[in-house]
Amino acid sequence: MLRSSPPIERADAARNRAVVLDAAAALFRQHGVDAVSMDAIAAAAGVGKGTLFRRFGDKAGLAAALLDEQERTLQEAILFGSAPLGPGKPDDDPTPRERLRAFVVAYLDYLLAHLPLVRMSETASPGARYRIGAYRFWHRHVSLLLSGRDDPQADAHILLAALAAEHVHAVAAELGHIRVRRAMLDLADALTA
Amino acid sequence: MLRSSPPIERADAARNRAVVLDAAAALFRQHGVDAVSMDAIAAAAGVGKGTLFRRFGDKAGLAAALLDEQERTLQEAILFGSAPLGPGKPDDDPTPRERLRAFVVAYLDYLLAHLPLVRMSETASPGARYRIGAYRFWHRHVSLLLSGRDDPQADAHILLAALAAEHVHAVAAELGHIRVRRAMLDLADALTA
DNA sequence: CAAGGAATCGGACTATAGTCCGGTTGTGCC
DNA sequence: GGCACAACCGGACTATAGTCCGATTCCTTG
Repeated sequence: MLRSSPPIERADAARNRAVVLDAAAALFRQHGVDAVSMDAIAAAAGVGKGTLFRRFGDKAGLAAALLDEQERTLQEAILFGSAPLGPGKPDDDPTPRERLRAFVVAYLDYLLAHLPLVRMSETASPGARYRIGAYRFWHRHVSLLLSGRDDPQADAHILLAALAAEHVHAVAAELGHIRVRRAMLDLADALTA
Repeated sequence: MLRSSPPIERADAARNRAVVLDAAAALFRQHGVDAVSMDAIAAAAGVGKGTLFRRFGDKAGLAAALLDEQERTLQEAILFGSAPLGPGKPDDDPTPRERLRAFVVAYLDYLLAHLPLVRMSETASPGARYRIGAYRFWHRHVSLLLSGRDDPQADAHILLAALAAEHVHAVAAELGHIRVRRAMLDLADALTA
């Protein structure tokens, strides 16, 4: 198979990336995300620390890389999937309120299923959450659904603030995720009144 | 002046606390909160690191101690001050909506005036924000104002999520604090509909 | 005022995130 | 197939948060 002139990634780099991600996933499963150091991951993967940080930037980047696949799945369901999460077909397009409610439920499912990892990707370095591309995606989507309001962008930020991993982690521990979900759905309704 | 039998704090401890807080405030003003290490503060104050961490727990605790006075001022204005921020007198008691709007404005003023310090106190260690007593105070106050809703506690957490230093920092940088304030007031109205 | 005990002090120590750069390895071109 | 160069590798290095415990200082009691 022919390759175009600038091959995206060298063979050894690709191999190492896979090895590192596997090792990190195994260690995280076994000991918990917070208890695993970058040194431990490098050692388990059989690579140097420099390799780790060059490929993934920092611990948040490593967590984001591990989440990448699941995140894309959700994003594609939003862009191209069936209603109410996706846009639906011409003859049964869901209302913004229905889509926003579906987004809240789907995002909370995703978040709660991978809470330690998402939390790490958002809090490892200050401001990490707002820099990564995923946040931009969620914000754009919610903004579009809120286009009937005075300031859809500001309102979207507010809704996403309540979906921050740190926040959901703390509040769900106190109230349980059922009350968190119900309150978020109330908010979605209030914003699409 | 006579002292009661267990004197709250030893003389040297009190002296050191004051010296440390002064040194920290000066260094923060001069170099910015993020650029000052705990070692530097200890050296400037002329005390050892152990003293710093024993008295203040961690960097978040030190930031919280520096904010303490301003925080208490705001809390007292809420509890005992005049309407609409405070409860007001029997003949002119403000509505919950008016009080919530006043709280949002007052809290944003406080937050924006001390953003780096509050941000440090909330993000230095994961979950720090939800452990400190101040959060409990704000949450209790907002919960009471939202007592007309299905789940005032959950709703109060949502409103406070949008007032997290990290979030306001990122969003205000993008949209400006005027739009942040307006959107927060809209939310306060929506929750007291 | 002296002594005993408890709270405090402080700096050496550990753990961990993230940086740097000389050496190595893979890739495209001749 | 070999060569030149860029990309990559890895471990030693730095910086910083936070811990620990022997030495010191303060307060109380007789």
